[in-house]
Amino acid sequence: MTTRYNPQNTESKWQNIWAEKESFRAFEDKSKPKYFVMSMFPYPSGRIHMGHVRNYTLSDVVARYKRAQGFNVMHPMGWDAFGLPAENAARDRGVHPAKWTHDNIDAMRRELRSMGLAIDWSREVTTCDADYYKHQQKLFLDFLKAGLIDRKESWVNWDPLDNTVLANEQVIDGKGWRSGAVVEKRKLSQWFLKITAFAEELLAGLQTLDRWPDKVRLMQENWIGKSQGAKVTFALENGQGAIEIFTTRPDTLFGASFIALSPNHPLVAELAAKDPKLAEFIVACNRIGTTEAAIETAEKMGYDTGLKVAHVFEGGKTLPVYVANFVLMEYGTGAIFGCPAHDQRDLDFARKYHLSVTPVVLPKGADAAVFTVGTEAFTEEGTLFNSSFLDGLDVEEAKKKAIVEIEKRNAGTGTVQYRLRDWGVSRQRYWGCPIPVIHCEACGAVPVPEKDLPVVLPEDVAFDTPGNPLDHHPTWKNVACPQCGKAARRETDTCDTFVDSSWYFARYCSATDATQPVAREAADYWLPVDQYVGGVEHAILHLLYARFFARAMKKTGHIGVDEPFAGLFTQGMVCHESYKSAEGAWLYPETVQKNADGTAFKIDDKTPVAVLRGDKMSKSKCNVVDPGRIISGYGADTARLFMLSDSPPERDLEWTEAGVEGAWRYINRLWRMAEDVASVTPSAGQFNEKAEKTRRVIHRTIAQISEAYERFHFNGAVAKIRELSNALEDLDAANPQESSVLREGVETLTQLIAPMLPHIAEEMWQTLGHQTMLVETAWPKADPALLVENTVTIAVQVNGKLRATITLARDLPAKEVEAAALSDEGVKRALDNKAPKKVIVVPNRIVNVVA
RNA sequence: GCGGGCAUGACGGAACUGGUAGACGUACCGGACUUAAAAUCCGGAGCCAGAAAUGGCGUGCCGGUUCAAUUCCGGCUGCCCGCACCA
Repeated sequence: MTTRYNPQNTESKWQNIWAEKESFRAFEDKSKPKYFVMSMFPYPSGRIHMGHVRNYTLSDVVARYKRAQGFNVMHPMGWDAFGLPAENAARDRGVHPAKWTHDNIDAMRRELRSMGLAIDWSREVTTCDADYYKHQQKLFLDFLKAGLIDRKESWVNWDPLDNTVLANEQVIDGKGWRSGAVVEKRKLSQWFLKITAFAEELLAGLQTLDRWPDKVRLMQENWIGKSQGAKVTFALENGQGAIEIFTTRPDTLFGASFIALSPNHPLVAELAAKDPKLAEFIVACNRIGTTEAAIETAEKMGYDTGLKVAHVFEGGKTLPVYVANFVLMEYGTGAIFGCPAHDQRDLDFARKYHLSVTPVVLPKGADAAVFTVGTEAFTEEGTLFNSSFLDGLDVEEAKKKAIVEIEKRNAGTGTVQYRLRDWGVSRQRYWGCPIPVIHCEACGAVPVPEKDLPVVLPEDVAFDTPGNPLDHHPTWKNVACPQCGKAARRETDTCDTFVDSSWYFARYCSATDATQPVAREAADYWLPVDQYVGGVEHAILHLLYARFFARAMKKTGHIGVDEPFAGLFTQGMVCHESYKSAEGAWLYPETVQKNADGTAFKIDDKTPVAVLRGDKMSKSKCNVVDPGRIISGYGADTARLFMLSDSPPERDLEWTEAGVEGAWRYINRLWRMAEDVASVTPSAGQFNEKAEKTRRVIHRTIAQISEAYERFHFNGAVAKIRELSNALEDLDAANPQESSVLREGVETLTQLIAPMLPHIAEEMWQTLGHQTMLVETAWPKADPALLVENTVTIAVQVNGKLRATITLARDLPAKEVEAAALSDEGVKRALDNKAPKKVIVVPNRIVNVVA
């Protein structure tokens, strides 16, 4: 009678129907509350991986659930399609980047469609297409006009392998985030997006993001790195100018024993011109890499310039001026004053160069007469001493007073400093969005007139010579200056690909508008994104850039919101155990078979295999499972169910074959239930006790599942769903007192699983005799009357230890509950005839007898 | 070094604002069906003792608050993540 569930046929059937009916097409409809949910769009590598499956399953559950709840949902998808791999493919295999990328997109789109995602494909964006980057160029021009873009010469991170500049955020442990090559320092002219102009706003805005993980907000806060301090100017003793330093500890000025300049400080360059030894020292400093290891081991190196400055507070006192390798030009003013007694790094430096160490902050309870600093600087709270007018103040008071005194002497000012630096976006690559600027000898950097947009990438490029193919192109860069008409040269740098992904969320709102980046009315309707789902690895880079873009786009009138993403969810990674052969080679899971005891062997030659604990799926360890294989074997619903059931979505998930099998078994169980119940004719009338109880379970489950979906507790939702299945299977379809509850239960179950398992739910719904599609059906409502139990099970403890459970009517007076508890045999035994000293009754929950 | 997080059966994990620890699943054990296997169905199980009733112990370790602690506080240990010469 029952037929075997065929996921391949069923899934493609419903995917086709949804596509034909454009079920997930979103329109602006002001009569309904909107809900904009999106996942981080993928780089089109050509194949989806399990991380994608997890990410898109999560946003899809939200999209489908919100839709059923009556929201007007937009759930779009796109492609982060610019980037170096396409150029590498062009170089290695002779395919043009555009072709390579579009072929990959086509393949990945097919795979994503097989997942059954409720996506509005009419809003698909592809960042490498001119119909996308044209608008990005417009944004660039608008930002330029608004003063949000700068061109400046600066020290940059140079990736020698990818031959390009990297942003600070893209340097991980001193290496390129993509190539892994050790990054060098170079001085180049670059375009910068002035993200620092919004430093304070980006920091303050974090407070409003109450639906973001605290962890991500904290990471951004630290990255922006606000410090309160002072800029202080020390006059050079020779009368030839002054040195401005930044400090967060103006309270310790009386403990100053030296000034240290960055090797890249302008004054140092000046001095080096006349001092070959200093020039040599600078070269030595810049040679040391920026890797963790290099910094860790690099010794504090200083070079005494022989210059002296006058102390701002103490007349007659002078401080020597050093050049020190640990002072960064990029932070503050590139110059510091050293107070060795209260800063470990300054202390190390002072000891090495035999400079004075004067403590000015006295630890609580220490004796001023004998307190000295040895090898460890004192960096904690205390009371100021040896500090003239600051004596007796605590650190906070002294900071304030010192700033007042500095300002009074016109020697500086209180100031706020951010660690955040402007975002260098110039990349010396071909496969990126061309920067719409023309360099003219006479007019300088001239923006490309809007009528000439887009600046399109030339197609005939060669990738065989290292460096920037646009630079090598014979004609593309030669244009007339838009201002004076003389021969000029196009900007040959392209944008960092993080620019592309910084505004795609807004483009989705009016994805096909050819005239402007964003149609304001559409943006005002859809933005901000209500729920964004993606990996934590973008906690700083992408998410900070997008927040900057939102502000810049607001300032230039493109959108009306500051914060792009009202809600953020960061999912965990997908892991798998890895296998190593006796020879030490990594093995793919499908070539390995496991024994019952956890050991494993190679399927082909039966040799033993070492099983290593789960780690992030990666091709290099071969511990990957191809989603395509799982979907074509078990169906997308099985893959989705397993993704959701075993671990909370924010945590890492261990992919196991056994887990998938379990999910598959449950899919089949659901199918059998639907088929069995479809033939049951429900009879109206009396419910027996079991049926009555099950009805309560059904309605309680509706409430629980709804809450679980709201809170991203998808693993909990799966557990509750399975509990409901277990309860329903206890009912007897042949018993007229139970059959209609059974039917109600299976129908409700079908609706509840739909956001997670859309294909089988739709098929079950049809099998149960419904004419309309489940995707068009409203979310079930729990009957409040059935959510309240009339009896409760109360735990009875004696001295905090559970001794009995008693079942009583709900909301019984405390006296009666107490009496019932004390008359229980188990409680009596535990009391051992002793009189209770005190009885605590928590209504409908617990009784604790203190003996 | 600085900042943050986590620690629960064999395993993944559950437990709302302190109130019956171990839901749900995986693996395992026993049984039914089958010529047999798979699938399916029924049952078992935190650990220790006991035939059982039952008792003791138990949420990384030590201590505290409380009638009551996986949950709150203090101190350790271990693992994970972010930042890192940021003045």
